[in-house]
Amino acid sequence: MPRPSKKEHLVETAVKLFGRDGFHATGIDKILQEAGVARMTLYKHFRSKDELILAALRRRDEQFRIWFKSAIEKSGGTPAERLLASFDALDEWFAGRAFAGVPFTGCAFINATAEFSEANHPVHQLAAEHKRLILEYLRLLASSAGARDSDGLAWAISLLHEGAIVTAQVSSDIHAGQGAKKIARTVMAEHGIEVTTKSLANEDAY
Amino acid sequence: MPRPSKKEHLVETAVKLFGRDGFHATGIDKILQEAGVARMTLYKHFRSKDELILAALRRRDEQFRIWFKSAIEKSGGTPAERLLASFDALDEWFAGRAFAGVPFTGCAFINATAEFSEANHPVHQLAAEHKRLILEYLRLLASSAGARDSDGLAWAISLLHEGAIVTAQVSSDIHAGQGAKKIARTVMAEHGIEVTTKSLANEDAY
DNA sequence: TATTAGAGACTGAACGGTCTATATTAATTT
DNA sequence: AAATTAATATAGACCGTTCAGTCTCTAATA
Repeated sequence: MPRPSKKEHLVETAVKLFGRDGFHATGIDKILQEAGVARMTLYKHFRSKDELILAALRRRDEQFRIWFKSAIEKSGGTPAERLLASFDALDEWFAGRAFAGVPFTGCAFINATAEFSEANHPVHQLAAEHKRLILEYLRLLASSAGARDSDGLAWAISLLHEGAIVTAQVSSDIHAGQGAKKIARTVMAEHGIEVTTKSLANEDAY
Repeated sequence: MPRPSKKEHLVETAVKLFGRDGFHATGIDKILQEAGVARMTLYKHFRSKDELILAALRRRDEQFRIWFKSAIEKSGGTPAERLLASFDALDEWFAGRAFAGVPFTGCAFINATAEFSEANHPVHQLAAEHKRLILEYLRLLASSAGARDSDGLAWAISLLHEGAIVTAQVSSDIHAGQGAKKIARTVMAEHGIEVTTKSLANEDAY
């Protein structure tokens, strides 16, 4: 059991290659070669390619949610401002500044459902769970921001996220997050949350 | 050259299988078998699998845009109402009622960019073009609806579409369109377009 | 009779997955 | 502490299958 765990490195490499080239187009051999790991090492840790895919997506879920939350929280504003800051985080991601040296290739979980369309496939379900976890976080922010209908607001913000991600991906629009942010501001106002552009206001939202 | 063109049937079958199982996961053999067509017939009409993919996506683009526009226009309202009706059309699609007997498996073009992430790959570019064409149509509606910033409104509606599509796909949310529609109403109001729920109003938008 | 279209065998490469032989490590025994 | 044994991780050859794509031979049409 070497210190820089081979298993970990394998999963990390899988995340990168699956993200870049897709799941079906990425062969076991390519991952093995890129990771500098032997075949049996993979099958010692994973039953099949599908299980490696699942492991890679679990790793990605963890990695992404940690980054996303920290990117939002380092903005340091009120919960309402953080909801808006989430769109700035997206643009950082789109520009390739979120995950060191790894260009933006869309959301791994949206991409996963594209390749595994059956809703009860484990991969598809994992993707749905990832989105659910993010929605939960947004719900917390919306609630803290004092939204009347925090479920509805969180759902709306989430939908705007998805829209921005897909627009950035398909149409190479690096600034889709800023466009979505403007819409988010309008939606938040509708939910009784006004955020002035340069604000220290809304302190009563706490 | 038989009357029910083999080439046409091949492309139609490809659209179906690529849509259901993805591009890389769908082998030539499966398409051939499903279409009841011989190998050489395919390579008589297409240089490679990639060209069949492109042909299938072109067919899908045509098919989808025709359906989408007609679904919107048969709602028969004002341009502003049609912008909103687009979300009802999406929900019809999500529920599997748009394309006879073919269950919803997400947008073929979003799915395509998931498998072909390189922005200058012909498949990716075709997907971008498809989105551009839909955006153009929305721009026309937004303009007819009397939007102050028709470009901005069309872009926002498009982003809401993408968000609804992805939410329906990943989270099996058949009613994502209705949620997006509510947001659209708010955004339209912000653009100076009010549409009452049961309206024959806004006739001056013409 | 000339031309074209179709069926199926065939190709080399790549697929996911297995097997075995060899290092490497850890534990046990002197 | 050293030597030996036991256990495990690794490398790379190997398996049958499937991949995209080609070739040839036959059947149908003009």
